Amino acid sequence: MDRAKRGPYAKGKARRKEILKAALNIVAKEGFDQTTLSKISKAVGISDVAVLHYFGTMDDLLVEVLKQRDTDDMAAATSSLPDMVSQMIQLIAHPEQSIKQVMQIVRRNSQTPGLVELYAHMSVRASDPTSPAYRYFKQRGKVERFVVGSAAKKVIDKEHLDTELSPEEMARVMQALLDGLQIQWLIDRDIDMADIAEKAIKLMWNQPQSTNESKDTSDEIL
Amino acid sequence: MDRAKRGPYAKGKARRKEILKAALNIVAKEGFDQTTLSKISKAVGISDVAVLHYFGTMDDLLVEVLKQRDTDDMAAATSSLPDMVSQMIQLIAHPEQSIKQVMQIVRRNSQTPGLVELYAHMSVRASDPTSPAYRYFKQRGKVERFVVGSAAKKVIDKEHLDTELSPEEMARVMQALLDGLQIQWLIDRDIDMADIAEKAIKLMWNQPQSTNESKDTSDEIL
DNA sequence: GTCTATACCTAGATAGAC
DNA sequence: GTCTATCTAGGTATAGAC
Repeated sequence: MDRAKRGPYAKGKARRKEILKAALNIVAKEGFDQTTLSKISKAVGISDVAVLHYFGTMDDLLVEVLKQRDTDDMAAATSSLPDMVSQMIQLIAHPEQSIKQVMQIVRRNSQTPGLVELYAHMSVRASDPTSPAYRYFKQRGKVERFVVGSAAKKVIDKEHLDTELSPEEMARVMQALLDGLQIQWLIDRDIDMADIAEKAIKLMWNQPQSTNESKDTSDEIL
Repeated sequence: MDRAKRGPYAKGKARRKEILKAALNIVAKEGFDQTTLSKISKAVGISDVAVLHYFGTMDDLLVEVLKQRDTDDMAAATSSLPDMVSQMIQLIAHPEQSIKQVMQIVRRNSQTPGLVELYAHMSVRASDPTSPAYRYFKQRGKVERFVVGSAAKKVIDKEHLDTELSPEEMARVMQALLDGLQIQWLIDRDIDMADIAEKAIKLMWNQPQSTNESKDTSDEIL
């Protein structure tokens, strides 16, 4: 039975990376609308078909670009920590830091509007359950709700937060807020997404408690 | 000088309405992805070019569909009030009602996922300042922030809300929340957008005040 | 060195806006 | 009908496991 799969050759692996990099650069520099398969192919110096050989469809390629950005974001936000798992443990243990890191990522992302455009377009394409975007956002949403939800749970307990929102729902609210503000920012580049988001979270999480007459400011989340 | 603009003939006006209705129906019944210019043309029994004669481009037509939905939503939400201006005055005077009405619209919209898909797609296309979607969302955003912002201002004053968010920013937060939840709902039809949104708003607006020891429940916004 | 999965191509089908 | 975009059909050349 020598018909076993051989896997990509070294050359192929390098090409894949090269294509991904080219695609990310084009999206970042020229924006979503200006990004076409042919442009990417030409940037790499191969045919459209060759690109599709590696990624299947254009949308699959674009989703891989998003995954690449996630990796880059993570790396930039938590450069000190060695691996994904340690990062998650860290985030769950210190909710206030996880929020700060998310804000840092938001600020970082506003340096590359093209990639935010890509994210926005794909998030909407994800409404088609047969799309690669659907699989990506379904998975990404689960992970995000787990991480942010854990942080939210900590805050709810610690601050005795008076809310009917479950931690999972709280995480949904956070994500909705950020995604919605990103769309507004793409239309109105003047607004400061991270600033508005921070103030909104503060309003939700740093509630003055009716039971406490005075409050230690070091308790504040942000 | 008989070259003055004559405006559309009665027949043309009727056609325009017919096209709009057909487009809205197809989007509503078949979803955004399944909506093509040809399908709309065929439904009306005319050519693609004839449709474009009335609307210029496909995107212009789709924006008109969104405007139509806004009109329908408004009519359904405030059927008792005669005109748009009275409605706005009413909304600004009674912020708690304006929130309830928005929630009612959200619930109503979840009956037609296709139109929510259209809204989501167009809101992302609006990142291109040359698109018809850009003009629509820019304008819509302004109106919405004026109305919701006025309601927010009332709440901030009445509840002595301790926030750094301006009424306008508060309105942005509301819109972001709703838009973001809509995207999540398109991916996960199981979630109850309106319910989560209501709870989040409650958390922001019905803060127990540290200065008031007891609180009259009739003061609650929701 | 043989063999076959992998890399990449040319041509053209298809579909949608206009 | 024309243009632009993605994607399929079906091929040749080559890398690299054995």
